[in-house]
Amino acid sequence: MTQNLSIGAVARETGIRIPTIRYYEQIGLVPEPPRTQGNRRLYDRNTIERLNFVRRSRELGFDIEAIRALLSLQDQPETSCERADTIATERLAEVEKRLARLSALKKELKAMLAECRHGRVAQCRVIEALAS
Amino acid sequence: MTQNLSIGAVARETGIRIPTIRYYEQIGLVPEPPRTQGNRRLYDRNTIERLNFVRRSRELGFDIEAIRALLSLQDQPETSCERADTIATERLAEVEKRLARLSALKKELKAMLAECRHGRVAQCRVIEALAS
DNA sequence: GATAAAATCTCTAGCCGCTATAGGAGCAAG
DNA sequence: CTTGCTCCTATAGCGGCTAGAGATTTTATC
Repeated sequence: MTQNLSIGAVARETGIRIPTIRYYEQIGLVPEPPRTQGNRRLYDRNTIERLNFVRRSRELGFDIEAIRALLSLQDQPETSCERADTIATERLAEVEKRLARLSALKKELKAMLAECRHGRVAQCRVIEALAS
Repeated sequence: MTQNLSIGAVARETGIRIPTIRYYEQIGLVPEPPRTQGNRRLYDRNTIERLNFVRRSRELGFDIEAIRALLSLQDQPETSCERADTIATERLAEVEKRLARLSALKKELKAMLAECRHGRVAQCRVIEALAS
């Protein structure tokens, strides 16, 4: 179970950069691993899975505090998963908000660009739209 | 033309916070305004319009460097607007990329949540999806 | 004119989630 | 034994602000 991987091996396996792994340790997302005599970190499977959990959560855009909460839920498997549901639902709401905002932006940018006649700046609709 | 507004008045009119206005001055997006005898900034219409330009550009998600470029184009009305077009087109591409990413996220979050049976964490699909 | 309150000033530090750099030490292969 | 790779700590920087401290100036009220 304790495969004793170096931080570099963990980085390759999880897709998380070495300094980021150390950063996650520093902020307490993952535990401080034991060290070799030469002071190098030695990771076991548990920490790698934890790091993968963090990576996937980050990919879904959860912020560190949310991930901290999700991890602590994972550590208490007998509690209700209501809290996890709430966190994910909140994230979904954020994503939907940003989606709405971004598609409005897209529309505006497209409109701006569609009107550009590629002449001089003086008549440029892009600049004009921003200045208006 | 020189209406001599205080920074507070400018903030109210442009919707940009006072520290942000000073920040924009510091990074050279807007010129250093003249001061009163008591060292307070005095703004004219030109700077207000420039600030509005900045605000609208930020709302569309242009970063400061892009805005710097757009402003300098605006200052040279006789040049070609090709560069402005390019900047806006690049921004549009970014927006479309993020839109795609966000809708993928939305899908994943929804799928995760749809499977949640609201039981204990041990069986929670949300946690499981992140851990898998 | 005194004084209280509001607005503004400068300067510095903090936010998030990393990333980069410097300067060193450990370790495996030739 | 040396070369070159990995790893260590510590600190600073990114973008785009925001918050706070502590001083000064202006405005409003008496």
